[in-house]
Amino acid sequence: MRIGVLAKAAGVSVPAIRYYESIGLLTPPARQGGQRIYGSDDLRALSLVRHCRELDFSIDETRDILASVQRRSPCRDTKVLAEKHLGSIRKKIAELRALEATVAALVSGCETTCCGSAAPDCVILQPGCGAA
Amino acid sequence: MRIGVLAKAAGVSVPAIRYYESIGLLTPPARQGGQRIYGSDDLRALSLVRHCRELDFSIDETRDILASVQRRSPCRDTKVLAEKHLGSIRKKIAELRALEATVAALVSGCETTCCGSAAPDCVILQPGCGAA
DNA sequence: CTTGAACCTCAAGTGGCTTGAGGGCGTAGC
DNA sequence: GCTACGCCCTCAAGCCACTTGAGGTTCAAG
Repeated sequence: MRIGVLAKAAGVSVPAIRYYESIGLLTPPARQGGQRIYGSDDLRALSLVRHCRELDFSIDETRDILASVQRRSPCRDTKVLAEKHLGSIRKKIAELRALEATVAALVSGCETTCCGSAAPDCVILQPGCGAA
Repeated sequence: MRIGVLAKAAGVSVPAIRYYESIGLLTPPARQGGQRIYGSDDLRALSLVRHCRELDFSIDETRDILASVQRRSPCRDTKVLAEKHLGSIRKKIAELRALEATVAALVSGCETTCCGSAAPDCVILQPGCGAA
């Protein structure tokens, strides 16, 4: 199949496929008249890449996962990566929740303090209120 | 004061200050012998920039906030921006929580299904399990 | 034979800086 | 006066994971 067909089948953009090839994530396929021709193995690999990217693994992690699959020892390696990844997702959630609380407090502070009254400066802009 | 002093006072790196100037976020200060010399207004502006960045406003939003402050109508404009920002923070939290649930399910599925038994393929790698 | 879609490569843009190379300014000690 | 050192300067490239655009080629249909 040609690159457009592969792209639709895997749910990935055509430039993204060429990008993955350029960084060595996907192996370059055969060519016919200069055009890339892919097989079902390529579709499987690309689908796995898409799956990993949807789970928000980085390109490097995705590369490791592909390598594990090719070594036929995917499970243990992948679970370690997934657990580590889960940790960083949870860390980011915690950070964003702290940020959410800060900004929400500033907005409600603005409503009760400066927007509602004749206060001089908006609390949202006070330095030190919400240092992350 | 020179750039290094300003940087320490505001808690921002020296290259970041030069970057902010280069993109027109901060106005270029006077020079002495080619070196930038800042005053207390510059410190206030830069501190506000840092505050906005810590609240995770984008550079463009920060630019708008600075402009509002200079128009002396900061409060209403800023509250609107902050509310919008709060919405996007909450949206991102929701996305990350969905992702967390997906990855957590895959990890525990791996533990009970493939790592614990002699299953052929790791569930983490099954396409379609965790499409975002 | 021509049209048009799909393909090709290469370069630049996104955001928000950081890092590095290669050189200038200012002050203190000798 | 000279040197050493720290701070300053500009400009360019790097990070991530692509997207977008320009300009040209190949392929299938009419």
